[in-house]
Amino acid sequence: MAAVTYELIHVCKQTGARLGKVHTPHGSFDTPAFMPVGTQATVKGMSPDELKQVGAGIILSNTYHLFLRPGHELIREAGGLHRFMNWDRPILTDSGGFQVFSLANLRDIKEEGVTFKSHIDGTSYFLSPEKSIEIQNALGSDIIMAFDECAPYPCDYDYAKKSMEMTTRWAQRCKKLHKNTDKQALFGIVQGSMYTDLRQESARQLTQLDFPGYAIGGLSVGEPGDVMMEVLGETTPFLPKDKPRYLMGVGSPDYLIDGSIRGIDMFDCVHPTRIGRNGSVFTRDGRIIVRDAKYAEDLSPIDSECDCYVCKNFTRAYIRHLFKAKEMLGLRLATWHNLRFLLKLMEDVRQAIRNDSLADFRNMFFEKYGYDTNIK
RNA sequence: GGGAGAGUUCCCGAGCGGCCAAAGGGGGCAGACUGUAAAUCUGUUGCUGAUAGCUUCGGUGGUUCGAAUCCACCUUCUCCCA
Repeated sequence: MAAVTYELIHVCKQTGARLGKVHTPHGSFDTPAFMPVGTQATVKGMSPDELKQVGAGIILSNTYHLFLRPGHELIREAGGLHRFMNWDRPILTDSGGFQVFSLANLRDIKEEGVTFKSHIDGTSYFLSPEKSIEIQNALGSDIIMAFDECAPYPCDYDYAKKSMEMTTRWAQRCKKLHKNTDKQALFGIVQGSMYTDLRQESARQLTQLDFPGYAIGGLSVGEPGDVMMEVLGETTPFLPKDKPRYLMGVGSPDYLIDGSIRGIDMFDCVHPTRIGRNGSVFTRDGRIIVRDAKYAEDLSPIDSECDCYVCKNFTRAYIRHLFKAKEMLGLRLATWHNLRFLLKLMEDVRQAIRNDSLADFRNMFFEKYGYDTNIK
């Protein structure tokens, strides 16, 4: 029995977006889904109970970071990542592939694997497809990711092609080593930079390897939004319809909606938590920087239409005060609201798919938020 | 009463004749953030009709082509001796 299965419930007649459910050993979650990121076995600033309160159905964590600290063996001894961090819903772990990109100045890529210099103390560590799977097996996450190379942007065709082909070979090696497929599902990752033919070839090669789910990586790495959406639109049709599709690293409201329209089922992003910690919050009328002086005496909630704990109990003036005073509750409240905002957005997206009205919803949301509805 | 030292732009604090509207912090203001090296980073912070001009470095008056920087007096504060 496969660890993870995808149940397609409905396809939006207006847009083609998919309403579904992903079933895992730790329960199911509705898709399209947004997954909060908890790199170091914690979504920064949020307790597990609070994450449930905002409606998180699955969260992310990170192989590379947990490998460095506290070490996957400790987490294995603790009974796995779920027990270690006291989160009983699904967890997806990224393979460390993104760190190949984000720690570009601290690593060295070879066919065999990648040597990293720890950002903590400079020690050299080697991460390979096999090592990444070994670590993720120890962590016990429900969905584990193949170790890939997330190429930078811009990237010339030649490099993108070689990188994509190596990512496929790495995916093969991951698959070969990963045994407990009834407890953990291994997803492959489509690469190919912004080149449609490479993306399609990558999708074809990975589909042949028959993974229980497919991710699209290497997007949202600095390219213009319309380029990303174009690449996405030309990639998802080449992925199996009976498996979940995961767009990695994407999480602004417009991309969540437009990604759903292009057939994406899962998203993750540090955006809501990071901008929250840095003083920005989502509202249905657009993003605001709540620490700005103009909110000093604003006694209204962050978003008067929001149903979250923060908006029901605190004002912009108070949250701004917390930021100015460097009080940690400020970061928490902003993070809390931002997560609820995106998770509620996904609830609305799913409802709109069910009603075959996602295009209408998109127009309404974009207009109010201040996005250009004519784009795409 | 005698002696020593110090007063710098919102604050602290560098500067000790021209390259000074004045380092560096802090604070303020604004912006960025998209599989987290991020409670981080960047810009800005005397005034204006602004590739230039004007007014600032306790006060007043000098020296000098030129002073936050040198001199005189005044003033406030700190420390030491009585």
